[in-house]
Amino acid sequence: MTASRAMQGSGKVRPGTRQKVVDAAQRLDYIPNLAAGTLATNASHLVAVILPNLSNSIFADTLQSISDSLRDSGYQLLVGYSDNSPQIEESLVRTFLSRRADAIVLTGHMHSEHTNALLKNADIPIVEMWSVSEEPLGACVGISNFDAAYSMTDYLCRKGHKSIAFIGGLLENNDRTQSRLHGYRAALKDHALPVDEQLIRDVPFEFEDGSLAMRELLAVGRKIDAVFAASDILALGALLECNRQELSVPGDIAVAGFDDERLASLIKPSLTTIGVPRSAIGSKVADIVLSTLRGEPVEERVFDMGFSLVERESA
Amino acid sequence: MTASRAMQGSGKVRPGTRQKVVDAAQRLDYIPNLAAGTLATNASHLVAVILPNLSNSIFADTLQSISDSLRDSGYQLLVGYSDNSPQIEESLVRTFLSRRADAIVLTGHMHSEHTNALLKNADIPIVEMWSVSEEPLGACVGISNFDAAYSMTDYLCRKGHKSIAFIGGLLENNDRTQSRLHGYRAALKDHALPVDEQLIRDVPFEFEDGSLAMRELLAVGRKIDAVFAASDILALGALLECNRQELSVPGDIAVAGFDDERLASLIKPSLTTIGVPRSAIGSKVADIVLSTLRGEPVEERVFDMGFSLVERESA
DNA sequence: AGCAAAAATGGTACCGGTATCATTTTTTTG
DNA sequence: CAAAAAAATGATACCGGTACCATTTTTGCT
Repeated sequence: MTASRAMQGSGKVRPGTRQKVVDAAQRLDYIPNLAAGTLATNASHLVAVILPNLSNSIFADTLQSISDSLRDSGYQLLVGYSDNSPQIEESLVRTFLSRRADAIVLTGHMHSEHTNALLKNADIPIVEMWSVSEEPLGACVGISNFDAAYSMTDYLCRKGHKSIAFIGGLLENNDRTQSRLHGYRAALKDHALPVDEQLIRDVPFEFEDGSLAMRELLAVGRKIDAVFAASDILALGALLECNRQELSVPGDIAVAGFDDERLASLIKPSLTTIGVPRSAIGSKVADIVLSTLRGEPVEERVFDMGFSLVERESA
Repeated sequence: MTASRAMQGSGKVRPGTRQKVVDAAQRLDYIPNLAAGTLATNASHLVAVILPNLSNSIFADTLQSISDSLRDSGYQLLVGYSDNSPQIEESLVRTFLSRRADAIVLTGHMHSEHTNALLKNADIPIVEMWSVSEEPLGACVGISNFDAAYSMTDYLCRKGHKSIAFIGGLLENNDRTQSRLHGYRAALKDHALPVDEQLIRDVPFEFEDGSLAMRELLAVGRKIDAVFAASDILALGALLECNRQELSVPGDIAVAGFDDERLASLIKPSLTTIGVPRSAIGSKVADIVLSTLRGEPVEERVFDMGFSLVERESA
C-alpha cells in the first residue's frame, strides 16, 4: 500500500520512504499495470475518439489538437474510425465503454438508437464535435454547417450566379453534409432561385468523385454558372474537371469548397471556401473533457466556434 | 465461469445455456469490463501506434490502413504522437507497456536508449515502420529512404543539373530525413559533383519552412539549378517561393519532393516526387502484428515495400 | 439399463492495483 | 518526559474477469 502511494504520488508518504520505493522500482524494472488500476478505480485515463476517417485531413487536424491538449494531463487517446457507419460507430462505443474510457468524443450527432442509449446511460463526459446541435447528448463543439453553407450560397448568389449546383459528400448518416445541403437550399430560396434537384449530386468524399460529379453535372445540359462542393477535396476534383473541359474558373464556372484545407490556397486558381477552426475545435473538446473529469461543471453545453468565408480566386 | 465462457464465445457451452446467458446479459444491459479481462489474461487487445504527428497526411494514411486491417480482428488502436521527440516517445512506450498493449508499432528506428531497452524486454511484437533498418528491434516495414533519395538525386543529375540543393525536415532524431540526406550526398559523389554544405538546409516540416529555406538558398548567391526537398510539403513551399521570385519551374530551377502527397499531382507545375506505398506499409504492419499475435512465426523481419520515382512537370 | 467417456458446469484462486480502516510511528504540546 | 495529536504505514477486502481443476450432467456403447 505504501508502495502504491509512493508510486502514484498522491498519498502521504515520507520522502525517504518514497525514495526507497522509487529506487526499488527502478532497480526491478517495475512497470505498473494500468489494467489493475483501471479495474480498481474504474478510471482508465483513456479518452476515446470516434472519427469518420483519417484520409480527410480535417479530422486529422482536430485529432492532433485533442491529443496535444490531453498530453500533459496523462490521458491517452483511443481512436476509432466509423467510416460513416452507425453500426461500426455503435460497436466502437460498446468497446470503448467496455474499456472504461473516461470520456467519449464523437463526430456529429447522427448515431444509432442503441448508441444514443448507451451513451446516455454511461456516466462519463460525452462530447460531439464538428456540428452544433440544439440537443447534444453531453456537450457539443463545432460550427453551424447550415449557416456556413447558407453564407457561401448567398455569396455566390450575390456575385450574380443564377444556376448553382451542389456536390455533397455521402449525405446519408452525415449531419454535416446534410446541414450544408439545407443551408444551400435555404439560401437559394431566399434569393428566389429555383432548386433544381438535377443539380444536386451525392458522391463519396474522394477527389475523383468530385471530378465525376462535375462531369455528370455538365452532362445534364443545364447552364451552370457555379458549383458549391461540401468539401475542398470534392471542389478540387470539380475544378480539375473544369480544367479538362476547358472551362475557365471562375470565368465560366465559379467553384467553392468547404473546410479550407491546406491545398485550397495552393492550387490555381486558389479556392474560395469556408474556413473551419479545426484545431480550436479539438482543443475546446479537450478542455471540456478535462474540466468535466476534474469535476468542474461546464456551464455551457453548446460551443459554436464560428466559421469564415475565405474569398479567393475560384469564386 | 459458464457465463464468462458463453460471452466470449470460445469455451464449450451448450447452445441453450449460451442463449440464456446472452439473454440475461441483454436484459441487464451488461457491459463487460475489459480491464478485468486484461488483468486476468495479460492481453489487452490493444495495438499501440506511435507517430511523429498527424498533420503530415502521410502518417494519417498509414494509420488509417493499420486501423482498417485491424478492425475485424477485434483490436483497438492506441495512438500517440511523439512530435519527433525521443523523450515523448519513451514516455509513450512506457504507458503503452503499462496498459499491456499487445503490440507496439513505432515510426522509424531512432529511439532513446531506455526505449530500446524497454522494447527489448517487452515480450510483445514490436514493429518499426517507414524506414527499413538492418537490425530492427522486432520486425520492420518501410522503404529505403537512402535509395529513394539517391534515385531522385541521380535523376536530377542525369537531367543535367549541376548545382542541386537539399531541404531536409528536422534532421535531428529523424532517420528518414537523415537517410535521404545521405542518399543525396552519395549520388552527388557518384556523379563527381561537389557537396556544398551551404546548399543543405534543415528546417521544420511545415509548408512555410519550405519557402523560407528556398529564400535562404537563393540568398546564398550560388547558382542553383535544382532543389530536392525531403517532403512534398517542403517542396511545395519552395515551389511557391520560386513563383514569387519569378523563377520558372522547371526552367530556371527544378524542384523535386518526397512522399507523393495528393496535392503533388494537383498543383501547377505538378511535382516530381518519390511515391511511397503508405497504405501498403500500414496493412503489412497490421499483418505482421496479427500473425505474430496468432502465434504464426513471421519468417522475415525486414520488409522493403519499395518506392517509385514519379516523374511530373517540376523536375 | 448400466457403465465409461466425454462434455458441460461450477468452485476457487488469482491477476495487480486501490479504498478503507486499523495500527504503528513520529511530532507536538503541556 | 509523558500524553495527545498527527502522520505514516500496513492488513485486508475488493474491482470483474479467467485459468485450473473438481464435480456434475450428458452421451455413447455394450
